[in-house]
Amino acid sequence: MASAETDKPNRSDKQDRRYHHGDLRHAILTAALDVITADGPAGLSLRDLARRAGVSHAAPAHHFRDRTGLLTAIAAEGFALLAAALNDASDLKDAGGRYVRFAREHPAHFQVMFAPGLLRADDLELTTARALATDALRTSVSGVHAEDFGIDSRLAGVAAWSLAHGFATLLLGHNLDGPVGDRDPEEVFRTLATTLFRTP
Amino acid sequence: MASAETDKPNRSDKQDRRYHHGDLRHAILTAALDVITADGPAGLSLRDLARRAGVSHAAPAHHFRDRTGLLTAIAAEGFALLAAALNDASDLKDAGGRYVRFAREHPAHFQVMFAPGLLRADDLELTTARALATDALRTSVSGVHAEDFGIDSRLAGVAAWSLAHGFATLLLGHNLDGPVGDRDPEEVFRTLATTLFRTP
DNA sequence: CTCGGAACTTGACACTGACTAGATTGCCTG
DNA sequence: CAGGCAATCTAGTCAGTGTCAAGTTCCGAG
Repeated sequence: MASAETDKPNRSDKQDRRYHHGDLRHAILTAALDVITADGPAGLSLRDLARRAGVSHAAPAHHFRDRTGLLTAIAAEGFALLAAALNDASDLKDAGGRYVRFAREHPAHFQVMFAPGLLRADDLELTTARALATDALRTSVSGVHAEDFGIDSRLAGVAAWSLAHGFATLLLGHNLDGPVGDRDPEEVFRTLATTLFRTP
Repeated sequence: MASAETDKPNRSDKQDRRYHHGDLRHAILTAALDVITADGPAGLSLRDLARRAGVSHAAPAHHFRDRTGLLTAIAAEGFALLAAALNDASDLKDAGGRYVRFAREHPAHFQVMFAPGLLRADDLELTTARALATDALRTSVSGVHAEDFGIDSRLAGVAAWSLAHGFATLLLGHNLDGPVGDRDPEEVFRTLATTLFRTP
């Protein structure tokens, strides 16, 4: 009850609720990631995030226009993180391993990044971040000598991306719990990639 | 104004609105598939589906308990369709091709099937249908001589499933529009699968 | 014929996203 | 050291949604 020092007594039902949260944008982003990791993007509610941050229900809208805006920001951040993770990959299977690791370390980002229906497709920050990540992917693939496989290099890239993306997606959906068991998923993936992408 | 023959005048604001729709469950399912195909599962509203069927807002709940129930039913139907599509696949790359074709022909089902956060995981109909599809997948993979690749057959199955699933997912998300161009995606996939899964 | 249960309606409640106007704050300029 | 201004946050409102409980209509078995 006895509030020690009501520096500004606008409302102290939460311990130190100042008018300006300080870093609301960041607080909401991380809270959103928690919720998405637990319940998926469907369970996300701006009002709930506001409550968690101890802030009024309309406050989030000032940082992210809408729900779609919030998810778009998360996706953009995800693509930036992915690009960074892929940046200095040594070779193809290393890049794939990093892709899988990224999905495991940032499951919320990963889900949102590939849920186009939830995003504002024409958002500038999003499209540039995505382009950056795509570039990183492309350079990772450029090391593979596609002619060894009898297909052009773009198709080799599609194959590699499909393999990594499918593995990561199925993994996050707990569809590989049986086969992978308690081995390190990233290691399992490297084995697969090495086997499939060895030169004939 | 002059309603021709008010066979049962409960309400004739729609031409022939009878009290019993006749096949509401089916009508709602197909309408839901349309909506999901267009806007994704996020854009799905039970009330909207009810309106489309010309039925009161709470009617859908009688056939599918809730929104989750509806999506679960769609997922179960999807796994059954997938199992049927995979049933008489001749070999591995044929199965993969069928997997990709299934995703293209039933995009709504495919999306919902792999969105665990939206489904009732313990639903009986769903789990049995999924088991059926998993079996069909497993038998498709059993033809590959895994020892040729130096990995055990379960891992070969994981590799094949990952490749097909990743390709299908990226395709539906329009992430492969560039590389695939206007070629038949299914054919492109068969090329990839043949290349990666050839015996050394 | 009737009567029981299935199919659907009606009404209500709590919750959500979105929008608006206004209050508060802290910083930056002069 | 003011004082103003823009960013930040509050408060109130509206339409739309899922879900529940209680009615109404209809069909078909007995």
